[in-house]
Parts: sequence; structure tokens; C-alpha cells
Amino acid sequence: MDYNFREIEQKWQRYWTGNKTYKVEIDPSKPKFYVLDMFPYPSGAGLHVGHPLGYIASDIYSRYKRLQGFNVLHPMGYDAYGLPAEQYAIQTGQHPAVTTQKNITRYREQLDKIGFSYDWDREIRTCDPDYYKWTQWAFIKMFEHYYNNVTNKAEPIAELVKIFETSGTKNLDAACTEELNFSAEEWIAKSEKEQQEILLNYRIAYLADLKVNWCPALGTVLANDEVSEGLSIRGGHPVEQKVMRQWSLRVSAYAQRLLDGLDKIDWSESLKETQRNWIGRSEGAEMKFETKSGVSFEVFTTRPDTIFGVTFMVLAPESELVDDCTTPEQADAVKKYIEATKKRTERERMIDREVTGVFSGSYAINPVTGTEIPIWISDYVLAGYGTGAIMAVPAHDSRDYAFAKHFNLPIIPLIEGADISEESFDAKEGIMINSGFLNGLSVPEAIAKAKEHIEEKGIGKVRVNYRLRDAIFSRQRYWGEPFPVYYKNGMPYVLDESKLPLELPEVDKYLPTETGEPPLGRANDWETDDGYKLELNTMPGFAGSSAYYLRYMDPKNDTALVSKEANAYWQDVDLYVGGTEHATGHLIYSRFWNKFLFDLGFVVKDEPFKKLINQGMIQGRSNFVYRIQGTNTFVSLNLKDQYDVTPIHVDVNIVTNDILDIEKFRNWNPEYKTAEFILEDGKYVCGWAIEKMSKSMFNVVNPDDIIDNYGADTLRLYEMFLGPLEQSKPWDTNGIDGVNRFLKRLWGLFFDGDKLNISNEKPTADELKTLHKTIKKVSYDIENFSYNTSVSAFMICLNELYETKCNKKAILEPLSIILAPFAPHIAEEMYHLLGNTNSVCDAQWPQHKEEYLQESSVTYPISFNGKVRFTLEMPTDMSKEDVEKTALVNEQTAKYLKGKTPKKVIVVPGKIVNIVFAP
RNA sequence: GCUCGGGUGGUGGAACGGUAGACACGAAGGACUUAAAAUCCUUUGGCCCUUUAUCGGCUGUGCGGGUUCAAGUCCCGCUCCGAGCACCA
Repeated sequence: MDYNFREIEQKWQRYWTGNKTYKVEIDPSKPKFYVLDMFPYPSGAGLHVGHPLGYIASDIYSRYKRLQGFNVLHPMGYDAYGLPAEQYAIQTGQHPAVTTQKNITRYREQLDKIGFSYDWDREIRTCDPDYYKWTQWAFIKMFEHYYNNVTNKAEPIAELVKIFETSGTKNLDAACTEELNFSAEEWIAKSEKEQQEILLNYRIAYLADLKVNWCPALGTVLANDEVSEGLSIRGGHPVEQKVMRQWSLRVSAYAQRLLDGLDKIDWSESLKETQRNWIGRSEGAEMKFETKSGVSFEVFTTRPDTIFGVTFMVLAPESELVDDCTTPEQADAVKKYIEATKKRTERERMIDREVTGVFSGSYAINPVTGTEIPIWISDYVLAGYGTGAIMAVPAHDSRDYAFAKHFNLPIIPLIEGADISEESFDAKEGIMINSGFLNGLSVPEAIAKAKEHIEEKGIGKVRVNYRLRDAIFSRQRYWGEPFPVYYKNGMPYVLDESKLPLELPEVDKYLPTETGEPPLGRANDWETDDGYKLELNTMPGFAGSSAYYLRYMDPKNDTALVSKEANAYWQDVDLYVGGTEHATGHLIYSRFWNKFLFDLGFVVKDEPFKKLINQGMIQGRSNFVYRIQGTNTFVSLNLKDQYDVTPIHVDVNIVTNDILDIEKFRNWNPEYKTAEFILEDGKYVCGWAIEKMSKSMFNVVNPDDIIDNYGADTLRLYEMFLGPLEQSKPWDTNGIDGVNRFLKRLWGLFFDGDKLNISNEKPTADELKTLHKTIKKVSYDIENFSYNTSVSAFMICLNELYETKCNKKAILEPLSIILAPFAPHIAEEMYHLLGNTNSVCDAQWPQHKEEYLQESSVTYPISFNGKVRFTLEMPTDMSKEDVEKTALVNEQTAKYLKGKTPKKVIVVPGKIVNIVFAP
């Protein structure tokens, strides 16, 4: 009987849906396991063959865990807010909700065909008011809390107000935008508006005037992780710096905890490294400098040991100190310079790194040496990092070096033997010279000693700095969560929780208003019941994805994000599968969000994702045809060198094994209707290349087409068979016949002609060995996410069973169970053919038995000086001495020894024999 | 520049320090067939020598060294490719 995948797959997909096979509930009698995929943004293009890779991998793991007796939570949903739907809405007037719904429907159809074990009753969509109610709720909580650096957690703003009322800022150590100082009396004397303004300085969700990444083309502000090299990640539009009053989340308060948490979770080293980079912790000292005229300012340095080599200071052009330090004589020059730097965009600054700067006219005094040093202004110092001012040590910092050379400033070497005639010596090694009390110390010793000295003398303090910035949380867009915020007297207040969700209003156009307000400015009656104006910005894309994994635990709850009970049971995500592109965005924000909720006692775990696997990218494999210049004649690959040709991308879907379907090619594009061909062996052979999978390369492969031709089980197996999960690899449909053949042959074992033919005979030792070897290998491979090798193991197993056309139930039944995670449809059918009436999903994962794997003899490779020459079969339990003896007396040994005497014989029992002799 | 990955046949890729190339694709040959498709069988890293045949030899995992009885695997140096970070003081 033929393997009719279409019939089998439809039948079981219907059965699973009808029987709610994948529905999951809290079950205290079973251990839980939570497997999560990064939910997709439903784009208009639908899924291509690269998207399901991670989903298949996680599905295999889910099914495996379930077979092992775990209660597995494996949900799916949609990250439904996003720019593309809104851009499309702007162009067509179509409401983004409509496009989004359409795309979701399409995604769901595609996902359903692949046979995933999702519990769709738990589906969430970030644009659904029942869902974003909890995004707004979390925002309110962040508004109502501040970060206490002493207890190291978020605490209610009400507590902070109490502190202000009793002692002002005296003993306060809290995360804030800028350090403030006031007494309790001063606080009490302030107006409500002033107090609110001060509280914003401490709230975890706060409104402040910040330098932001403004993207004019998208008409919105972007977070740091949404910008790369001065361009927006989405769309690649230029981004400029602008000061705007924006909502931000005080992620920086959690920098140290985000860093420490990395040591406790099982993520790939590269991903952790990316996050460590992004958090950018640096330990150093903050030192106080004063000018002769009494202006005092602080600099941050990681190299306090180089204090004796400071030959000038530099301020960022944006620094508030610029005005204080500029002397009347220099005022014009400084003004000119500041204006010039303002004009430069971030991108220009990055591309064109020429050394620029201007002298301020004043001098600072080195607090350690007492020498006078000039203060300069230059845009190589960033306002946003440290204090916006640096002490320059040209001998040992390449940027300072370039500046010093350019402006002819002195360079004092501080490390013995360092050659600084051509470039600075930046390494933290060597012995200090020219450094007073630090002379003779190694750099690390000097750093420690200098820090001590600075603290002792009260010149500064030891400090830790982070590169991680607060997350800008406002977007001047329509298609996002509205803020639960209204304005009274110009100050923001949050809505009462009972008013949630605050639903996204309708607007006539998805564009800014004539006065430049965000699109929500077009909504009618966008105000509270009391007539206060509501916030016009919406939340960014990462808002909805920051806590979605919690919502899946309890998706229908309308009184809490997640009930205590559900959270206590499901705890955290045991396995999270997704791409690396979220390393500095979603994966930082959701860890922050989770830690915040943890501080408030809403969740039991302070890290949300215990283990994380990054699936590699599926690259495209493009095909080319070669057109002879100036003609409509195409020449086959191996003849193309005889002509002057242009390679042209051709749709991979009309090419099979690199042979072009000429008819389809002529119909593909009217331009080629009359094309002529120069063939080799009657065929047109195409060239190929590995490129990104994209429409413009005509190399996009749609999973629907694969499923139509081969079935979902073949697609699943083949995606896994392509190579290691975490590695990027090209998709080449050519190889798919191999796994399809495997399934057909496996199917064939069950039938004799058209008749089902299963034997109840006892299996042979060989058959049991094959089975148990496979169980062992596949179990090990699944645990290690080595799915490509488990598919190979299945193939080897079948090849062995095929020798005897094994149709014994005792073998095929366990085999159908271990195959079920990979190819659930055919496995379910096989399981039922064998007489079972329940779902294979509820079977038990078989245990391999070592006794079946025992061999009575081993084939020993016999090597001479490491070179294998022949093999000898010997009993497994033969002693080391006997193995050595047997090998030495063998007649072939004499031949390879060529009369020499063995110096040494290495015997590794069960592995190898190596005979060493002087050649 | 710094930090992570990674270089193995025509292709995707296997290989606890122990017979490199499992498994699969492709290719070649054969069987079946009027023919094709499908299916099945054999061969398949390269180079030699073969006529004793599937017997044998040399060589081979980016390059150069080293450790070891034994190295794709460990160590040192280099090189190329990919990713992340980058005037972050």
C-alpha cells in the first residue's frame, strides 16, 4: 500500500483537534515542563521554510517530554502590534487590525498544516484588549514604584514619599535620572506639581526630557536596540538625535542584576556575551577636578592609575559644563564648534571619525599632582556615558592619543618600555613609571592603589558604570498599546486599574496631526471621564512581548496577569527557542520586566527563561541562468565560459536538482517567452549560490508547497536533518527525497502488497539490538538537541530492519513511539495499525536495555605506530594481556613489523590495539 | 580594534583523544519496464600500483609548529569566513 501522507495527516490533525489532544491544565500529580517559542509577528509574506525550524525543534522536545510523563505547556500566539501593518495602513487606509487579522489567519493555516502540539486554547495576541490590559497594568506598577539601591529591589513610590517627608534625600540611595538634594522641610514646602516632577526622577516608568533616537521617516522615536549604525533596524531609515519628553523604563537600575542573572541561566555563551557587552559594566573611579576659577566637575575613568599622565581634559559638546568653562576669549570659537557638531548626525559622526575639538580657555587642576591642565571640548566624548567629561591620558588611550597628536598636546609615558612614538599603549600590563607613588607597581596593582588613594584623600570614589541605557518607551505611532496615563496640570497621572483596559481609539488617518501630534491626537474624546487629556503616544513593540510567557500560564484570567496558583505551578520557561536577533531587545526587556514583577511578588522566579536555544538561520540557495550578452539565449552552466554571459536569478521552484524546467521558465516571465537555450546532454544546468532567503533572489521556499508534495512529516524530518539546530545552513530542497524515501520504506514494513501484515513473533537478538541502540541514541540526541543525528539514527535503524523486512509488533511499536516527536502523523497511524486505540502522544517513552546492546566480540583495529593495518575479531571479555598476545602472534603482525621488535603495545579494551616500534 | 562562533568529499553534514567521511543528496553502473517514472542492487575523498579478486600502497579534516603510543578533536602561532560590540573613557 502506498504511503498516502495527505490522508494520514489530515485524519490525525482532525483527530487531535477534535479530541483536544494538546489541551493542558494544571496537574499537581505530574511534573511540569514549559516549552516556549518566540511568538511571531504575523507579516504579510507568510511563513517561509526557515520560520518553522525552531518551532519544529521545540515541538519535538515538547512531545518527547510529554512521552516521558511531564505535563507540558506548549503555547503559541502572535506579537501582533508592529510597524509593517501600520505602514500598510498609512498607504491604503486599511485599519491595521484588519491586515493583522488576515495575516494571523494565514499564519494559523500554515502552522496547522505542520502538525504542532500547541494548546491553541491558550493563544494570545498582544493587540487584544484582554491581553494588553496587563501590559498597561504592569506600566502602572512601574509608574508607582522606584528602585531602592539599598534593598536592591523595586519599592512603592508611597514609601519614597514617606522618606522625603521625614528626611528628604539625606540617606537616600535610589536609582534616578539625576542626583537631587533637598530636606524634608523643602519637600513639604513644594507644590504638588513640583513634587510630581521630582517623583518622575525616581519612578521606574518615568517621563523625562531625553536625548532620543528620532527617525523622521517612521515618524517616531526608537530604542537603542532598534537602531544600528545610525539607521533604523526596521526599514533602514536615518536616525537623528533629538531631545524630547518621553516615557522611559528605568532598566539601568537593574543592570547589575541583569548581569549577575546571566550566570544562573543555561543560555549559549555567545548570547550571554552579547548581553554582557550590551550591559557594559566597567569598574573605575569617579574623580573630582576643579578649575582655577572654582568650577568643579567629575570624570569617570577605569584607569585611575594613569592620573600622572593626564595632560588635558575633554568635555562633551553637550555637557552643561561647557558654558562654565568657556572663557570670553574662546567664546566665539566654542560657539562655532558646538554649532558644527550639532549639525552632524550620529551616523556622520560614526562614519567620518576625523579629530575635531576646541580649547575652552580654562584650566583644571590635577587633584593628585596639582598641575594645571587645559580643558578642551570635543565630540569624541559622549554626553551620555559616565559624566560627559574625561581626563585624557594620551600615552595610554588611543582616542586621547589621536587628539593629542592633532592638537600638539603633551604625551607622558607611564609604562616602562612602552613605545608610544606611533600609537598609544592601551594594554593593562607593564610597570608604572613617571607616576609618583605608583612607580614600580604593575598596572593592576597601580589601579588598586590609586583607587585607595583617591578614596582616602576624598578626591573621588570608586564607582561602577554601565553602558545599558534606560529603555525609551514612547512611540509616536497608532498601532500599539495606549498608555494608561492622563495629564493634569501638565503632570502625568496613571489611570485607576479598574479603568483598564484603555482601548485603542479609532482615528480617521494613521498619520500625525497637522500640529505634529502623534496619530492618537486625531481621536475624538481622547480624555478621561473627568475631562483630562490622555497620553497621545503608544507603547513600543517590545511592550507586549515582555511578559507574554507569564500570560500563557493563565491566559483567560481577568483579575490578574497570572494567578498565584498558575504561576506557582508553571514557574518559568524550561526551554525557550528563538533567534539571536532578540539578544539585546526582547531578551533584556523581558528579563527586566520579570525581575520587576518578581520584586513586587507577582511571580516566583527572578529569571524567566531557564534554558535558551538559538536556532540558526536558514539561508536561501539561489539558482542562476546565464544569458549571453545582448541576446535572449541562455547557456548551460558548464558551457557558459565560452560566452560573455550575465547571470540571472531564476525561481528555485522551477528548478529541480539544478536542472531548469525550460517550459516553466518560458512561462515564468513574458520576457523569456521566446528564449533560446544552449544545452549540455539535453539539459539546462543552472548555477547556484548561498544567499539570504528573500523574494528578490527568487529563492523563497514555502512550507505549504513542501507539504503538498511530500507531507508535513517529511518537512519536519528534513528541517531537522539539514544540520545542527543552532547552526546557520542553506535550504536545499534537493535533499528532501532522502527523508521522504525513509518514511515510505518504513511504511512499507507494515504491508504485504495492500494487506496489513504485522507479526507477533518474538524479535531476534539482532532486531532487539537495532531497536535498543536506536532508543538509546535518539533519547540522548533529543536531550542534546542534536536532531540531525537522531534522524540519521532512525534511518540506520530502518536500514537494518529492512534487511529482514522486520514486521514484528514488538519492534515496530516502540519505534513508532520514539518516532512520534519527529513525525507525529505517520507515528500515530503506525501506532493505531498496531492495534492501539489511544493517541501515541499518551504512550510511554521506551527505556533502552543495555543487555540487548552487549556484543560477544569486538573488532579490534590493529595499528602500527598509529596507522591501522588490519582488524581482528576478539571476545569482548578477553583480557588486555590476551588481546596483546593475540595481536602479536597474528601472522600479519610479523609482516608489518618487518622484523623489528615492538617497543610497546597499547591496548585500549574494546577500542584499539597500537603496536609501537622503531621504524 | 575587542569578544564570540566556524573552516572536514561535488553538496548538507557524522565522528567519548582510538579504523575520518556515519546518514543523506547528487553522480556513475546495473536489475525491472515496450519506454519513462517509481522501486531495488552495486560503486563513489584524491592519487598510485593492480591483473591475487574489493589485494595493497601513498595521501588527506584552512596553514605552520607542538603535546601524545595515537590529533579533525588538546596546546601555541597564523589565515580566511560569519556574528555581536565599538570614539563607552
